[in-house]
Amino acid sequence: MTSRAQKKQETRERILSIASRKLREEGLRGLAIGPLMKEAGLTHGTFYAHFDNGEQLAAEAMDHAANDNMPQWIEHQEEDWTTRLSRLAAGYLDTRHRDGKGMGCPIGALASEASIGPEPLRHAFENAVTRAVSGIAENDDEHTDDAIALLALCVGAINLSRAVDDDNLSRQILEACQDRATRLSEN
Amino acid sequence: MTSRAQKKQETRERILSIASRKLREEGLRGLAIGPLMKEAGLTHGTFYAHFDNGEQLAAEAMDHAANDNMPQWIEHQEEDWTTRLSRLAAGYLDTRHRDGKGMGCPIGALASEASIGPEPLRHAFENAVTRAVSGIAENDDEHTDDAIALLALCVGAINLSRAVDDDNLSRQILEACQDRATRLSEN
DNA sequence: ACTTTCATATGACAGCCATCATATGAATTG
DNA sequence: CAATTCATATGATGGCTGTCATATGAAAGT
Repeated sequence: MTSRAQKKQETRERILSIASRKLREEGLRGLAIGPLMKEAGLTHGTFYAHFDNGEQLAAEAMDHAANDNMPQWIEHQEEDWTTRLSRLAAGYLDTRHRDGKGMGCPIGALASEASIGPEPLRHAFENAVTRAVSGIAENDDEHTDDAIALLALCVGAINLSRAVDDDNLSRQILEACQDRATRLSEN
Repeated sequence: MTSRAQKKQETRERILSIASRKLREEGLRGLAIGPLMKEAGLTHGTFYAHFDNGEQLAAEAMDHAANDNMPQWIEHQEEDWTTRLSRLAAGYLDTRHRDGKGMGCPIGALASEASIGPEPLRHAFENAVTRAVSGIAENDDEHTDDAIALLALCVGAINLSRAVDDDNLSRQILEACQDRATRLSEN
């Protein structure tokens, strides 16, 4: 690999890294090419040396965010199923995650924008959802529906907690949903 | 009331009605003033005879959507609490609601956009959330946290089901979450 | 050293958007 | 019927955006 090709690869990676943060922080509006490239220290026209267009960027930024963020949640641990549900909810429904949107879960960040976004983004989003579900359930069919419900509860809760200005209400949302995560599984 | 004032009032109402549908169908992007006014049969400049600016429109459209949509969910019925949870989830997590976004719940429609939207919209959204919670719980403090969790579960699930192209997965999401709604309440 | 390649820069274009100053013409008022 | 009000229309301004054609200059290859 020549150093020029390496440099281009690194630049592309830098763009994607910034894009994946902006996508999570500001939604699809955050992927405007001018400001994005400026933040990467490049001029806007250069964008098209790295990506076909803005839609492709959105899809790749979604993938990048999912790869960056998901492993931390779904790591395997020795624990029974309800403990796992509870542990996952506690990590996700936390004020650090609520406030660190740019480094957080992209499924939560794009919950309502995904379905109205361009097709490549929708595809990447669906991919992330299926990976999250099977990661939570650890590919156990008996746990799949519980995993789906946990994901839905967490995604709904983190968004409500972010949208609300009243900090007491915001914390109450996180805590109420965290408490109820274990109940999703029938004992 | 003169007929001119009446006509203006009606026009304003017509704009708001269209805006509240577009907001739910297309998110904040759907509130672009040109296309909106065209759909109302008016020219774009006329907008400013009715609203101060686009941000005010967003907030009023959110209110309009909430007033239009919420009463149907939270109506009082003779039923015990778990039955109520189950009934509400069944109505919300339905393919008709999934596919009828423009007439659906604005909290779901704007879940991830609300927190990055302009302040007046955020305020209207928070208002809708608190009204929804107390409407579900029927102002019973003992039920408030369950109501919050139900709302979060429903909002998360409807968004996941809308974002996913695979119809089987989409239905599985709705059904899994509907099944688990009653479990949110401790028995 | 000389040529070629190519990562990035420059600058232009067209489209869309929010906002506003001003115009028009019909309904209301006296 | 004349004067005025005002709901809506027109048209302009300026900013932001995506995309692309072209330029530049340094590294790579010979």
